Amino acid sequence: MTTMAMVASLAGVSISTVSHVLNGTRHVEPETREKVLKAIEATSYRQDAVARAMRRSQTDSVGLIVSDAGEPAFAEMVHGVEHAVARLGLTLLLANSAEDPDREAQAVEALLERRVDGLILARAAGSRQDVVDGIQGEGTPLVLMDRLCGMRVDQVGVENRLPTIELVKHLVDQGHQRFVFVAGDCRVPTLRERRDAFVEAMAQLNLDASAQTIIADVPAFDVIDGQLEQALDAGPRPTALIACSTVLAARALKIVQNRNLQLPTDIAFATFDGFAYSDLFTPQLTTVRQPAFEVGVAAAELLAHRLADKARGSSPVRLAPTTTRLSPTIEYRSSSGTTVRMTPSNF
Amino acid sequence: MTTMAMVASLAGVSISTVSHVLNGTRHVEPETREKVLKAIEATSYRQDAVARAMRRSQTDSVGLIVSDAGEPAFAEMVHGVEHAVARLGLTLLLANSAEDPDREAQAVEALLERRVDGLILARAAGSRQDVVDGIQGEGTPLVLMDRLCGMRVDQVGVENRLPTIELVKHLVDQGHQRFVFVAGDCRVPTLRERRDAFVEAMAQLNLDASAQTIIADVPAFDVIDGQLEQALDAGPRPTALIACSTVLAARALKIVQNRNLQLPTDIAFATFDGFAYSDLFTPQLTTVRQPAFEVGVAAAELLAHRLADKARGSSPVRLAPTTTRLSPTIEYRSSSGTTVRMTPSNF
DNA sequence: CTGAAAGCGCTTACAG
DNA sequence: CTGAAAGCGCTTACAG
Repeated sequence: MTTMAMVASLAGVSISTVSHVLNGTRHVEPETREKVLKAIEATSYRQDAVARAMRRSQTDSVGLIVSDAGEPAFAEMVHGVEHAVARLGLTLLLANSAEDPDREAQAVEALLERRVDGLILARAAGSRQDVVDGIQGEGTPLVLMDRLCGMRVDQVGVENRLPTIELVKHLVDQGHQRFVFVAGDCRVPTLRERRDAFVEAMAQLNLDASAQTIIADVPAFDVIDGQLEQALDAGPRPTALIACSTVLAARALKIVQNRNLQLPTDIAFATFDGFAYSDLFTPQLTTVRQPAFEVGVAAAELLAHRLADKARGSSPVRLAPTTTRLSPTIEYRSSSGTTVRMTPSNF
Repeated sequence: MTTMAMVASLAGVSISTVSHVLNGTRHVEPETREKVLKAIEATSYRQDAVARAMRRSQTDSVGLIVSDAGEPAFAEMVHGVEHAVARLGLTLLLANSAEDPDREAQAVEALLERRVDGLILARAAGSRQDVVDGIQGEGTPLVLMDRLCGMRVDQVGVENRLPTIELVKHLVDQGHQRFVFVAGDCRVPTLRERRDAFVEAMAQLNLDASAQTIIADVPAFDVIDGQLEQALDAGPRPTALIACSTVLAARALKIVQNRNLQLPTDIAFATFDGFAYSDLFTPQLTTVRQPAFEVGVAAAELLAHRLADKARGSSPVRLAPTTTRLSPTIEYRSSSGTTVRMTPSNF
């Protein structure tokens, strides 16, 4: 491996000069710069970003920890972060906590050891409060992604309250009064927000709360399945089902299929997040579509913004943390009623 | 930020000793190690991986460049690589070439500057030959993933020939003689291999090659669409359609739908790679399912193996490059005929 | 059993 | 306009 010293000696200049032509950081006579460039070419020199990072105490890299790399929505967010980060000339270090707080803590630790300039974090379901404090205490800029919280942190996610209420109204307009609302693990903020919005919608619309089945705060999928099956089999059957994530929708659809219930005649159906290429398949599912790629892009850009502020070091006052929520689009399709309309709403 | 020097002075020992207790690299008296540990705790010291990497000329990181982060199959592979790499105690640097050879070259350059210990590369469609040579010339261990080639390199991908032939036989068994085979951009090795296998199958089965429509070597999706529409509308219509990737399948299905053709009665349908949660939807699609996650895991493990060999530095002879092909599973479903069977085959 | 010191490959004041 | 030198935070022979 060739070093700057080798380039310098070949070009007959000092290593300061080589460094300066490489980084364009001070004027160098065209003639000498030419010699340096030639020497770089001849030795096929490549700058050592590790040594550079060490000297500058800046790695030009950001860490991203997602809670569930298997979920298509998170894959899209990773894609968005990668896209934005590359455009900004930064490198992305990727880790996956697999919804495990311990692995999350380890990943944070590993990335901080690697001295990433900043961190984007989609927190695991049982994520410990103190990981956020720890990162901030370190002075490393942090952006929370998708899994938001009430703390004073920069965060980027989606709007959940308004779309949920709109979705419920849509179903009530179709005459539905009895819902099963499958929220799953409400330690996940996104799911909790959707559940809360559902409860709020019930109140707003003067619907009988006791007639609703809300499956929430349940950790294991098979328990959720059981509760859903029971809700569908017992008493007066609910006429509308809302699933709060892609996985939940998939499991719910399977259960519905097993019972030979037709959508939307036997039961109306809507889901959050939804499936890829969903317009190709029957039944067409009404979906609250999350702009996942854009969430990733926005998270990366917000982080980059903080990094720039920090590097400039101008403002003595800490900037106030920002919470950004992007708006989902509700794709109305046949699974939630006979009227098929398709209006992106603005929240 | 606290450094080893600060820990050392607080503990009243040398920095060598601190380093050695941290890395367990030589015996330290229990009593002194206790003091060191206490000092580390008190200062909440965190090792600086950048400085460590620089000194050791080893970063304990690997770079991954995928050609199309939007494709679900690649998202799965990324997931697999991340999983394996984390288990091995390495960090993953992720980049996306977006099927653009220039961006691919830039990404390689950026990762080599960062001194990754090794590189996993799913090459872009028009990938230049010399990127592989360049990396190998550098002495950086390299594993090609999914997009394989004929060079002497370590590579991990999927078996394409045998499954393709088996799929075609299955369709011929159902009585099909006229195919449209949508291969797309055959600069992509995976697609080219599937196309070649189709041609081979035609010969093996003594089918009239001139009765087949092969859409291949076409760069733009709209041109592919046009050729497919023409094939479906003109002359005696093909009775079976095979799409070589998820995107191609999605576009083909749309065209089929637009013409109100029913699967499998009007035309039989099968696809490679396929859709997530595909068992939930009608029509159920016969799919040659790629073990994408496992491909990622295998690529990472092969790379780790090479890194270990290199670190040991034992063998004076270079180990011969390995090509691993994992076997897809063919999911036979109703879209390719009335007989629904579901047999994972072994190739 | 432990410490002093060289050195990894850069950047960046400091001099001239 | 350019160079000599300090130093970023570690690891690792080398001594004792």
